[in-house]
Amino acid sequence: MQTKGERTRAQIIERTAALMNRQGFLSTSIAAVIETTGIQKGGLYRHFDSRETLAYAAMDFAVGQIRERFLQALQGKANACDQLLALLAAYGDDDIDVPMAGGCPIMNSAIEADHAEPGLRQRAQVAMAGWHSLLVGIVQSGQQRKEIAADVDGAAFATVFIAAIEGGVMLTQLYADAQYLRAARRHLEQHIAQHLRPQDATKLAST
Amino acid sequence: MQTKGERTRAQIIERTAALMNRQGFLSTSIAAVIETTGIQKGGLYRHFDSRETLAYAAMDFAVGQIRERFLQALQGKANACDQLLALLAAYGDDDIDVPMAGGCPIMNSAIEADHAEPGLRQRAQVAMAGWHSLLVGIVQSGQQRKEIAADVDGAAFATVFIAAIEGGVMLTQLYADAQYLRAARRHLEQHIAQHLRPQDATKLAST
Amino acid sequence: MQTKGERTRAQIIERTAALMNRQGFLSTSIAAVIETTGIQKGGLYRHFDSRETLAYAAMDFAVGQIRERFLQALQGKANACDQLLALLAAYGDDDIDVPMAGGCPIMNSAIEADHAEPGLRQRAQVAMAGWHSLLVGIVQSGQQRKEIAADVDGAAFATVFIAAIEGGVMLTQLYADAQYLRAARRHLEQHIAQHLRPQDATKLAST
Amino acid sequence: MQTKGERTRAQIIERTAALMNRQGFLSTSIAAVIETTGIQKGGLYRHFDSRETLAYAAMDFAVGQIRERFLQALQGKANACDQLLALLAAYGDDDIDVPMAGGCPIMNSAIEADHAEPGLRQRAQVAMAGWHSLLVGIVQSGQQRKEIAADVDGAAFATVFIAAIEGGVMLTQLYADAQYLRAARRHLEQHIAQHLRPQDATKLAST
DNA sequence: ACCGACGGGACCTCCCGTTGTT
DNA sequence: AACAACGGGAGGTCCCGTCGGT
Repeated sequence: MQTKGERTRAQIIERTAALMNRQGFLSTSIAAVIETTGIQKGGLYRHFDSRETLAYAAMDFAVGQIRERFLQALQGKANACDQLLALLAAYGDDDIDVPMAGGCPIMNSAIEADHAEPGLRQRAQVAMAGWHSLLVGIVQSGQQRKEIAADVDGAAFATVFIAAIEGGVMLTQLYADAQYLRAARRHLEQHIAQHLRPQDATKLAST
Repeated sequence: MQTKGERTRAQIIERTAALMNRQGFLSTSIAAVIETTGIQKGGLYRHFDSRETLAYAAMDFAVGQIRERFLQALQGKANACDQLLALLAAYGDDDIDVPMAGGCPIMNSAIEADHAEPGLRQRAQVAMAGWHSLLVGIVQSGQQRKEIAADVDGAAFATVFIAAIEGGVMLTQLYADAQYLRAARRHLEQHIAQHLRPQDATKLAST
Repeated sequence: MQTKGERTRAQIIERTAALMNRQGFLSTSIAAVIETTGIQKGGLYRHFDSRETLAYAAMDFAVGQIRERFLQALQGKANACDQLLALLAAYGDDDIDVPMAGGCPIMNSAIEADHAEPGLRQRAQVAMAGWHSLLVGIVQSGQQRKEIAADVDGAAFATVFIAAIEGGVMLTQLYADAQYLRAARRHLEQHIAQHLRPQDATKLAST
Repeated sequence: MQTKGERTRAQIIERTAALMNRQGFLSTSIAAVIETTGIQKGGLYRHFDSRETLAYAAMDFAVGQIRERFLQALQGKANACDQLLALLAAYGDDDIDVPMAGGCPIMNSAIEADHAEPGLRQRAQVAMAGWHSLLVGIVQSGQQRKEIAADVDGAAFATVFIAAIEGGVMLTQLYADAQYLRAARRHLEQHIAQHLRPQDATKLAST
């Protein structure tokens, strides 16, 4: 059972996360939060010690949202390559159907926190590391199951995967045009098909 | 001959560009500009009508710096693939030897301007379009000279190129570790070697 | 029942009206308002969106104060000439006993707003029109009741009435000497007695 | 012979006087003076020690302009009443044909200087005293020449004269409508005809 | 004699966080 | 638990006056 306060707190975080992912986690003003949540200052400060605290909670929530989406995408996929493709498919084809309005919260906070904001930056590092190690884990498990070629560098692939996706998200945000993210997805899909699957070699050998 | 004011203005822009690329083009305070440039408010407002004006000038300067670096990298390269590789090589192997401290100004401003900052956003769009069309032009010229396979989609390749590089820059900024950008570079280098050069087909055919 | 905020707001307006009527409605600084009201910036901007908004509220209050004084002076006066004389008497004989310190707020704002301040100027026009039409109404009602000669031009008389009073107020302010306003009052009193009352003609005729 | 500097100085004063009479002698910014005169700050401060000094010079010039106009109006008028009527006629019937754009500089500065600006206020007092004593002198000379009734209070009449005119100027400025000043003029003209000329009594007596 | 460049201060506005109130 | 009221401070802009150049 949830108390009234807890429900209010959850609502504040949810709405603020979307707001701050667009306007910046540390640069969004309290006035904007008030306007968005409909809750006055006194109420906000009852739930959060400071604006920074709220920003961190919102950041954590946003990251959790995306992780949730990724984990759901992985449901029922046994093969490593299928898992990777499922993660790519989690980014919809339309610019509306994206995990979170305002782009990737990890990239956003990474760039916002670039100038000496230790708290936010550390959270971005942790979140990004989680994503990276998720990918590395998929590749390594796939290699153990012979679904992925043994000579693939899991860490390097994870980096390329993230980099291309994040870059594509950024371009799609910049032009409000889904084609850029789509091109990055296609590229990764082809790369997975041609350079990760060990079958290619088998096929060639069998010929 | 340059007047004293023009020299001062150029210095302000140069130092402010580096500062704002780290702290944000629109979120950097005047106080920070004063501290960095050593010029007081009165002097600054003689050269720029507003902080926004200065921010745009700094943004333009930063973009120009990078373009300059790219154009220099292209000097003496006749082959399309060599040109693409030279652009990749323009990003140094060390995190110190980068085109601009604070990451790519276009990506930074793209993300910063995401929340309704039409001026900055438009500049980011224009700058990014310039980069994109530069890549498309290289690919198309290469295709005319048979240096690049005819079936390569120039626009899609340019998008992947930019996305991977920008994503790699972001990761390298986030962790202050050049390996991420390096991984993205290597990936693109291999992709160019394996999927852009038309020789691949020849080799297979000759086998 | 009045909330605390409403009481504070009323106090701010009351004290600021007197201050601004002396220092200018638009040229009075916020610092001066703070000093006079004892309320800090944060508190002021809770009640008023901007200094301009406060200035207009103060102007309206000052005008209302004077109208109040006029309406009280008219209480119990049935005859038109008595009403006009009562209005004149509302301006005390001493320079202390004046409707508002700093002179007439309508004239002050009229002159201050002369140089393209549409908001203040419009308020001055409206307030002055109210005063003018009050006088015209008194004259016309008096003419209907045969208390004032039918050939008197009400609008012209109202203009002269206001002009002489305002000029007298200005001179009294300039020299801090009540004699100037007194001279204007005497002049109007005599003019009313000699040129407005219809009895004059009757008396002469009856002689 | 005038040096170049003296000519520049005269031009600055002339243009600034008109500007300041509209925008305020002390509240007009140097930037506005620069824009109006076309002379840069360095040039201005070569001729005037401070903005205040320039303001005083402009004020003196404006007052001098008006006095000049009055003295010209008096040319050739021997009779006191004619002189008074000539002064009234100096205020044109159109709102364009006024002694100075922006209203009477004396009244303007009187109201602007109300809040503790000793320098400007004193100048307004002196200028106004000059005008007042001019009127008193005309009345007294007229009384000596039997052109004006001996029982007229010269000082009181001068006050009423000035008050009505200034009030009329203010109203005409406020509404940009010459009718108000015209009504004040008519009133004074009738007052002069009916209450200043001694012939009235003579005529009545002779009847 | 005039212009251009700069320092420093005043001003308005916004914003954060605390405290009293309901 | 939430709101209303307020203090204090920071940020951006304007503006005055001085000084070096020309």
